[in-house]
Amino acid sequence: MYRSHNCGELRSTDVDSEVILAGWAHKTRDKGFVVWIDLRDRYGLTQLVFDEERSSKSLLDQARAVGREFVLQVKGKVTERASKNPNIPTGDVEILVTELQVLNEALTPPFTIENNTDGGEDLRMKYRYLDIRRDTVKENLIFRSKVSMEVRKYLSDQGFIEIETPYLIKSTPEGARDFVVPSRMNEGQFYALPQSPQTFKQLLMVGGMDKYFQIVKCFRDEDLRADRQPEFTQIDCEMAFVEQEDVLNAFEGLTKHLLKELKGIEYSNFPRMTYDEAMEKYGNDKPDIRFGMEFAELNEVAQHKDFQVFNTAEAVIGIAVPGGAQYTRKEIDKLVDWVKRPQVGAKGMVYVKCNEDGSFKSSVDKFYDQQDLANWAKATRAEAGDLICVLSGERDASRRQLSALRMEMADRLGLRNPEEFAPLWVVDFPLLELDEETGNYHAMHHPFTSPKPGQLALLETDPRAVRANAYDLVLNGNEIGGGSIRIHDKEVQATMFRHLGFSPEEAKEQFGFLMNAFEYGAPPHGGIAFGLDRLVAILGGQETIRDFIAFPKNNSGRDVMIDAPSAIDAEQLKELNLKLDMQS
RNA sequence: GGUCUGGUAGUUCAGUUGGUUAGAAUACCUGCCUGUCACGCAGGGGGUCGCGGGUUCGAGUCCCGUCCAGACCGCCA
Repeated sequence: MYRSHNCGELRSTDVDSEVILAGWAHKTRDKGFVVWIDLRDRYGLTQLVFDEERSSKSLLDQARAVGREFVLQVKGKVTERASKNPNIPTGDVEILVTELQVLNEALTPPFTIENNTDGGEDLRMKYRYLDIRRDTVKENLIFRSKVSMEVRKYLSDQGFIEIETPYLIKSTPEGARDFVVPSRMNEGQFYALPQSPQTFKQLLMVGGMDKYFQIVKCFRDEDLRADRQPEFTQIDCEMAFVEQEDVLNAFEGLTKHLLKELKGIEYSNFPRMTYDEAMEKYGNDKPDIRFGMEFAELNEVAQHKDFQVFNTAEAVIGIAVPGGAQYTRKEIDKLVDWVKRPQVGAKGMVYVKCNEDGSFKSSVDKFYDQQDLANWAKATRAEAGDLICVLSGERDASRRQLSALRMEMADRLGLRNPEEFAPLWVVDFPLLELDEETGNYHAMHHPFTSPKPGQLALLETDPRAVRANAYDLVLNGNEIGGGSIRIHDKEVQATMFRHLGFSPEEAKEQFGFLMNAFEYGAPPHGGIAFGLDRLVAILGGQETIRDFIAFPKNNSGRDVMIDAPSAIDAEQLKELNLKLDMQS
């Protein structure tokens, strides 16, 4: 037997018990006459004690030779501490060790195994197995497991069945880049790893499995971000014989269950907002509604004066930043520089200070009198002490820029409390999106998304105006889930493919299997997929998903621990009938 | 593909207008310490300043290139 107890469970009620513990030597404190070792495992810390009175000389020497992170097994007696430590659950007791065995020695770790480690990101990733010993990462992984378990519990109780779909599938040009896998048995041909199990879950609906879910890895070969990994996990769900309302209710239920079980927060109904409204009020299809600063379009009150910048702009949009009037000229100049950075891309910013005495001081006083500025204040709902920030130009671009400013100001003002949760359904997304480069339309969600009832004809005349039965669940400014009611009619699906620029032959070549299935009685169906990594990180109150993934990739898509990706040897290439062309 | 920031001791960082032998904290090693728990005290070892080139009497510091890391834009149906 390696252990009778774990390192987190012994209390003063266990005093005098003979126990066996095993774990890692977290820290040694050698006080001369007495040596303490904190023994650590997943469950906690327990203090081991060796002293000159009660321990043999050889045992004491043995204890002194223990280095950080040695793996130890000890036998001993639980004793009451002479001086207790109220900071840890096991702080009332310690183990008077009678036998110490070093199960394994360890090199000195390159960083400290503590909550506030001295290790940088890079190093922690290289030695991720040491990083995982730290409470913070460990707790995140345990939290993730709890979320997964609650998802399975809830959906299973609701009659959903978890079904695995294949990872080696067919590459399609729509959407993100595929990761591809060469097939040895099929010379010159490749599998693709799924970007999502989308078509398979639809085929499961045709197969009659009317409530499906799967916690599943998905793969996209695109550039990474703090909240984006090349392989990530989705909670993928699909239901048959449902309308949008049914899907929203079902998964609002799941989200409420998670918020209740994991955060102890009970929610009434989630608010809903159309895509158009979200863009108008927040310039963003995933607005963070934990705080205000809603947009106000100022065209009416700001145009037709002598300020040409505004007069020639498609849109003039402002927000009121709470308490911003006290910013100095220098601070505001820095803000203007911030919005002019290439990442934001505004050409400039007009501001209005709403002074406490009711007067206004703006950067465009030359063109606007106090009454004009009062109108701006009214439109943006600015109060005395606020700073109105106004951007102008092409409408979509201005909205995007002002949205970035809104988020930045909220961050600076501390309005994004990670322990506050503001869910929001965004509905009625556009069906299609224009690709600026090619001039082609592509599906905003995916090509299987159905248009709103009665809008099919509009597809011919004004494709951009068509709205879809598509919805996102937004939490604190993050898209945590998205889905749609799918097309189940083969004629409609064929029309969609045509508008997406697929010839009938191409559509058949790439999605023939789905079109065929639709010939055999496809039920009306729809679903949703949640990004588990992101959901877990947000529920855990953090922005970056990497510490909720046991072995994440770095910014360049590399696993620095195992050093992947890597070259493969000539023999493997030959077997796969592949030749590398590294010229370019 | 692009923008920005960074790379100096095992680690996290400081390093002034270019100027003597590159510092701090922590970790590590040695010794001391009668109750520690961020233990304390004394001492010690530890540096290709990412790499390559250039400017200069002299480069951690300035310039060019390059690699690596991070954040973001593009991209992510």
